[in-house]
Amino acid sequence: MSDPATRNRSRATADMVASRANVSRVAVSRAFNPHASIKPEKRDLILRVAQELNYTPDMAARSMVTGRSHLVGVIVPDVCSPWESQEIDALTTALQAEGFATLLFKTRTDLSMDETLLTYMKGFNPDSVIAFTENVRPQTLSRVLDRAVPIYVAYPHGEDETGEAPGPLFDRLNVMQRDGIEQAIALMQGYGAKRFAFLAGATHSLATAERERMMHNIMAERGLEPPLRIQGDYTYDTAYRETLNLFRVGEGADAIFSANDVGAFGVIDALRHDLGLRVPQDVKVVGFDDILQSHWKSYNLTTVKIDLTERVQALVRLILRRLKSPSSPSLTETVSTRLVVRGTVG
Amino acid sequence: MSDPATRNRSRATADMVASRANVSRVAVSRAFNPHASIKPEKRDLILRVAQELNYTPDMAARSMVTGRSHLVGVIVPDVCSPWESQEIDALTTALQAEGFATLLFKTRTDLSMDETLLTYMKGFNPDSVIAFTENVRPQTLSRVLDRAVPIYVAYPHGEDETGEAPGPLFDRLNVMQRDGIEQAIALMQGYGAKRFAFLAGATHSLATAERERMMHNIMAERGLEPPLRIQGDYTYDTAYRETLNLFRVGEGADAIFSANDVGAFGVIDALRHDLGLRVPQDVKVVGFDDILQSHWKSYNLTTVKIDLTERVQALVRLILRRLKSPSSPSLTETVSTRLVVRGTVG
DNA sequence: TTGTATGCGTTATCAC
DNA sequence: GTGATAACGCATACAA
Repeated sequence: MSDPATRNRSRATADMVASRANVSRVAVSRAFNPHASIKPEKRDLILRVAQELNYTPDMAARSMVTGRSHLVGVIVPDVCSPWESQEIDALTTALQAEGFATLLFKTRTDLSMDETLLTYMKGFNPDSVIAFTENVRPQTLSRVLDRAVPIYVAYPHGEDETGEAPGPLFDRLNVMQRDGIEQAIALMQGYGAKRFAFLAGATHSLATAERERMMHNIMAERGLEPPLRIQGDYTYDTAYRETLNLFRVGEGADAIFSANDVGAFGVIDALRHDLGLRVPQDVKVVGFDDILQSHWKSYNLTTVKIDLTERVQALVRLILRRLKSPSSPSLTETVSTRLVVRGTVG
Repeated sequence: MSDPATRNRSRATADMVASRANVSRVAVSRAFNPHASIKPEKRDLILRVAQELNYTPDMAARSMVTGRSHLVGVIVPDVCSPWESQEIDALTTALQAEGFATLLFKTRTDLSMDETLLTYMKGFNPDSVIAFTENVRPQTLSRVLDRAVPIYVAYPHGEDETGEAPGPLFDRLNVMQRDGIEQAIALMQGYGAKRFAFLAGATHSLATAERERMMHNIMAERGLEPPLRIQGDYTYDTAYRETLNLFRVGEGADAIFSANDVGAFGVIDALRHDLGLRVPQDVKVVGFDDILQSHWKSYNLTTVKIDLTERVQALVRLILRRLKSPSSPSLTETVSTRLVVRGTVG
């Protein structure tokens, strides 16, 4: 019977498999360890008996002796956000392929990294931790999670990979944003944009700060006036509202660069459905991320793409390398960005 | 130093805290267990020393003796899908508040539930499992995960809560879809729709099958012709392509009911941007789920809402109740649906 | 290749 | 209220 009330709630143990297969407890352990030396026929027998008994090695017990939990902690402020959900999806797939399970934690959406959360997380002994929350300092992460390897997704100021203030103390993934941003500005400029605006993301986000800084630099190099600034928070609703503001009480713009794609959608909808303006004829719009929704016909957004596959592979590479050699100096991976041209500039 | 190479990689243990605070190891354990009896001052001392040493109880060791891992497995076919990502987000938040961590697993996107995955998952000893993959039989789930409590999200055929074939053997969440679907059809009919079409979701999805069956019943009751059928897979691209098909080589329709919101977006974009038809004047469209994107101005979708908060609370209630009394008969929770009227019918 | 003995970090049991 | 001891399930060092 499989009724919850009568179901057998005791797990099969290695000992049970051992006695049923007439082998020692250790043999069972070896049968499940690919690197252990055991006679093939014996392993087959044990594996067969194990399957009969529905036995699986207990990861908790295993982790106590090996020191590896096969758990990777992932900290996100908001799973709903398309970009993050796509990254979680790809990451989970890649980690699963390497034998790791994803341990998901949510921080408060105001992005304030909670030390309580880190402490709580530490109890699960993750082999590694990936923090999407951009306002947590790597120092904070590694102070609490002493056994795990925090991986810090950084957005370096220039093209110099090691130019960050914290120095090369942490494993990190650098996202080179300059190329994509320069291409975006060049395209808008090439189509005659004169008055630029930047729709910023959440207040404390490092990514949006860096995108803004870089936009200023590039525009200065090209002899363009500094862009107007719209304070957003990466959400559609705020982007929509602030765009109305910009055109109703502000001076408007003829080119808007949003710190993320979802914000660009809000901008486009406000322009088209409320302000009666045409995109791209009256106002050009460029986003950032290239989420799955960006090719939807209602938006067909021109956007700066961060290659998700490349990015996730780099993250997994960092994790595996660090686990293989825990004492090697800090590792760095780099991913690039580039403009994907669709229909919102032209 | 916090350099990866020099960082202290050994965790503080209860013994270390004990000797530093001049108490026994057991006292440390009690200090971290709210229900244990220990002198308040002693607990405070231990907690202070623990914080100094950056000590956190090891969940793996704890789970070995208590039998509780404080892990809840969540199986999804696709984290990117807006509905699923919203549910994962809400679920993780709710579980975290109750002291559980979310263990995320992905099945292949063809929805075939892999027994290998379940076996792998079992190794982590989750206290409970929530399966979003709709084609996995609860029997399969509980056969492999003998210690966990699978929670099955069911879509009962009628309004009879216990009418499902497997009988009341599993904890389950019933989603009552009839109300919302009936309201949707009534609204479209009220605005003069004559030729209905149903855009189905993935082939083996129970949810879409049930939605379709119910739509047939309700339309028959109302003296309407059975709807045309479009085979989709819950994605935007397929919905877009199949809508073009329906109108170019097929006979078209003046009301389309999509099994999910994302599919409805594809329908709307195909109608407006490729077929030159107006929504809602020429074709009425209704979706299912009420995801965050449905209120975006480009779609402004009329849709059948499943209350996410209600649904997640029900799931967490099921988990907690089952954990509290493992031997009680199977539990059932019910959530309802209702139509949210926006701009795509009228 | 195989088996024996030991330890991982914690909580439950039972004395006091 | 407190402390000693025995488990939990597994992998490793070591001896055979």
